[in-house]
Amino acid sequence: MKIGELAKRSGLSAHTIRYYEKIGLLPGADRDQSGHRDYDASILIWIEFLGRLKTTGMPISQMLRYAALRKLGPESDGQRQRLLEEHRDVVRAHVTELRACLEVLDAKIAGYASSSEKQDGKHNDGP
Amino acid sequence: MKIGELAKRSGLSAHTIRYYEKIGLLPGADRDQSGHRDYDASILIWIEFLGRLKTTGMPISQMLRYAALRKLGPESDGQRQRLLEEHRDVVRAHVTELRACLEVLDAKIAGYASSSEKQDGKHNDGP
DNA sequence: TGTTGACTTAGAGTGTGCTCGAACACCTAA
DNA sequence: TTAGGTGTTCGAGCACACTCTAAGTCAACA
Repeated sequence: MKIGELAKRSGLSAHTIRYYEKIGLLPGADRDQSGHRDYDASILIWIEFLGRLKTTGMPISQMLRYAALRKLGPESDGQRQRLLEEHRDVVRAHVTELRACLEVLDAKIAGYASSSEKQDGKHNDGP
Repeated sequence: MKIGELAKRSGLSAHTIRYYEKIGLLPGADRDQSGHRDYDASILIWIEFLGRLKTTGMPISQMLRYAALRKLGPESDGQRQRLLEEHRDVVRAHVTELRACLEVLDAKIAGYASSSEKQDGKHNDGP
């Protein structure tokens, strides 16, 4: 698969795929006879996993650490496990924070809703 | 309260407070006789709310829209309500996404844990 | 055979959200 | 009265994660 198709299938742009390769997030791709990158479909699994890490707010620097450990093979399993566990804890904490924020938002929205419903001219002076 | 104390109490830096004022996220502060900003404690409530919006990933551009509506007074209640409702939906969707990612992370971590526990030399070749 | 379209590289540019520096003003305590 | 601490403005600089440009190569098709 060439970079254009991988772009389509992964949702990343070809530019981004080259950028990820340049910084080490994606392994250097095989090349065909004309020097074009030629990808194996298995790269999609890795890209999808990177997407999960990205969605959960992991910075590229940390993804790079994970990618580097992966290159070391099974010896680095323990370190990778720890890295993911730490990240999971961060994500869990973030979800908890978001839920608290959602409650604040709900309350705020309810305030707007009730003041419009009652049409009592009560000002909503808070934030 | 001067900017330094507000910085301490809000958790923002004085630089950031001036920046927020410059872009319109904070109202222009009153000044004391020597031209220094002099804040009322009520600003802390607004800053805290901005923090919630920020935590939930709202871009500054959208916070500015909300801040601008707020300046219009109660006439804009409906628009502010809609803005917050839309944002709430985005945040809810994001939480759902994060929970799906957490499941993937958990599965991955469990994979590492089981392969180290069994010491079966089984490689973890996935992402 | 020429043109189209996808690819290549290196490097510059962009958007977001701060963060810092320089140079100066002002109050307070020693 | 002088030193320190806190404040002021304006503008530059930075970190992150892309995103785009320019100039060129290559294979396939009309």
